[in-house]
Amino acid sequence: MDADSSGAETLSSEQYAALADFRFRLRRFLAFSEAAAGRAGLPPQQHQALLTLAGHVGRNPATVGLLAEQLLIAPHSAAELVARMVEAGLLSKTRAAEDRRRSELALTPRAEALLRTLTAAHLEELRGLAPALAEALASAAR
Amino acid sequence: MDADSSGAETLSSEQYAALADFRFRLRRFLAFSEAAAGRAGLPPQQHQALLTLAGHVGRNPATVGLLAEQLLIAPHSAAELVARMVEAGLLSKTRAAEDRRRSELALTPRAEALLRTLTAAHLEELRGLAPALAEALASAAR
DNA sequence: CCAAAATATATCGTATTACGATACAAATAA
DNA sequence: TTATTTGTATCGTAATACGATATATTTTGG
Repeated sequence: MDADSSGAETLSSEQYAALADFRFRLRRFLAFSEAAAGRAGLPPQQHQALLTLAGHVGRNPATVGLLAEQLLIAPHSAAELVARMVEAGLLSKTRAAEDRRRSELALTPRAEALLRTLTAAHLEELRGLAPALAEALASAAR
Repeated sequence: MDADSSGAETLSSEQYAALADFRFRLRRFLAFSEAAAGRAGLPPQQHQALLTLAGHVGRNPATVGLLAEQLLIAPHSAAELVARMVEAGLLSKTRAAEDRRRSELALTPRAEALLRTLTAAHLEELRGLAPALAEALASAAR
């Protein structure tokens, strides 16, 4: 059997360092994102919700359940998030005609404007970070 | 002046979709990570703290301040995190001889074992996710 | 060298937010 | 139709980083 079939894998300190570096860069990107959202007056998760809805491509309109699926949160957590966002004037919620359990979600004009600015800033930031981030990823996954 | 110097940038729905896709993949990796840490009995932030300390390469030992810097949290939040981890038997904390304000941190054997397993799982997962993640990144940053 | 400033860590109350447990309504299956 | 599944919603709770603040130690300016 292998030297390493015991579950006690041998890892070099370079491997720890590579993974730590990748996570650090990820953290910095996420921190940039949260700060940018914050400057726009949005909690990070609300920003992600807007991006998810705007980036949703299917023919059928977005719902609370879709948001839960994409944000990896429980449906009832998505319902709470949506409630906060409707309250804040970022989303409109309409009962779907053909299935009245569903709530169809749409960005308000204000949300669209906020997201446009935020997304532009994110794409620009990503263009700057992408090379190093990709390198760190490749290095860790090597 | 340009068509786009107003601050109201024009963004295609493909751009929103690309950024949303990148964030979704990031989210899934982070969810994997949190779940793996959870199975090992670690809150995600404690896992990141261990990885940061293990991945720290400098000659000088790691301190609370270093952890704050790398985790992008306030020093006093790092102090709280470290207190919880010492309490949980994951870290040892020693007053530095040459500067008695500093606390030098070290993983306990138990923490080292947990981190070894977690890191191996993460590196393997990353190897699987890296191609699609890199592609999504490139696509968004394009 | 000494007072003042800077650095490193620590404590406590608070706010945010996702979750568990639970509920109800609407649609679909048996 | 009754039972089950699906979609959304409510409420109390837990976890954790923060703000404000504090203490100890080291460094610096005069």
